[in-house]
Amino acid sequence: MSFPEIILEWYRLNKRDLPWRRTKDPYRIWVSEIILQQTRIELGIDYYLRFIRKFKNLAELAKADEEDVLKLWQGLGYYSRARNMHATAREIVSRYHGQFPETFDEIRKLKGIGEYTACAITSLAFNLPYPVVEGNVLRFFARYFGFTDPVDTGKVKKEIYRKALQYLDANLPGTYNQAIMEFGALQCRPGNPDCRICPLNKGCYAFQTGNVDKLPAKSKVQKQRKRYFHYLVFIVHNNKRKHIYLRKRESDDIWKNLYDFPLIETNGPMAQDRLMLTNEWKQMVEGSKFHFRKRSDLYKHILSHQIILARFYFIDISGKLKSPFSLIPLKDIGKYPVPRLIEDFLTNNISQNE
DNA sequence: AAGGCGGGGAA
DNA sequence: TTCCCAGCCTT
Repeated sequence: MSFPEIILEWYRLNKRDLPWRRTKDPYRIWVSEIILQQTRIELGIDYYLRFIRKFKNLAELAKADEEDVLKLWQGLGYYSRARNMHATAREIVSRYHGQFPETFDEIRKLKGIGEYTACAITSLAFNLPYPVVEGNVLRFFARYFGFTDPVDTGKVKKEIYRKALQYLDANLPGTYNQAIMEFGALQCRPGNPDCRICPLNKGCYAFQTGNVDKLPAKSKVQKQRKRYFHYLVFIVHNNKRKHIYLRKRESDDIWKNLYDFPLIETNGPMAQDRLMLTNEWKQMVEGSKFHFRKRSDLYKHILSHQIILARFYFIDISGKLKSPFSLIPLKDIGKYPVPRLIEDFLTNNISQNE
């Protein structure tokens, strides 16, 4: 049997029952592919089910507010995916009358859809012969065919794309693509794969040369940067209900278009007395009466490229803060999309029915 | 080509 | 701790 036949047979016996494998609806395929970018299947399943339950089709997504899309995305990370999906839904409504485009070139041009996702949608939804090349496929090809150069370069990715196209089963591109990704995820997994039971170990470069744990090679070493966040949690008591100030993060930074609190960021750790002497602090509370109540412990929030060291300052205030901040009833805070860090803080410190 | 963009789970 | 996940966009 040829290698694609072995993969297909392995897939028939070992595939998981995943919700997006039960549909040919390009909208649902698209949603699943975006959610799964840099995201584990097990984590993505619940988000996918909730997403298609709330936005049942492309038209519903297009007419939703971006904020509601982000709220559904909360906790999943890489929020540009949600922003781009929402924008793309509207683009498809206006440019394609709400009909999902069916050619590779049209799909590839859509915001948030790169080379991999365009291949995935065209093959899975429309059964067109485009090979998927993502993490699983790169790993499998690097090991099986012995691509020893780093796979996170354009050069090797192109070589593997060519190889993938060569072996693609043009009769069953959708099934074949699913199969090879599933094989990479389950059999040719990143750590400690069980090569003894692998149906392809005979022809596998890495297995035969004892390099399974060295492939695929990676070149990029991403380093983390430390950031120091001082969140000012202004509570307003002069109404019947407590209110709180939020800010929408609109700059090109982490968590774009999500909400957090008025923030002072410093280059290093800073004690409270020094913080209250900074210009940022003075401008923030200028013209209002405030009373510092307490300070939270240090929160260490780890992203793949940043380490956020955050502290929350509880401050009672009367009078108004200036415009970039919006005053909202504390009981409504759950409606706003917030980063995981803020979500964690809220569950620890704020009871929603105050 | 390189860097930014989240968060979680497994070893 | 380290790795890496059905990647994409901007510079």
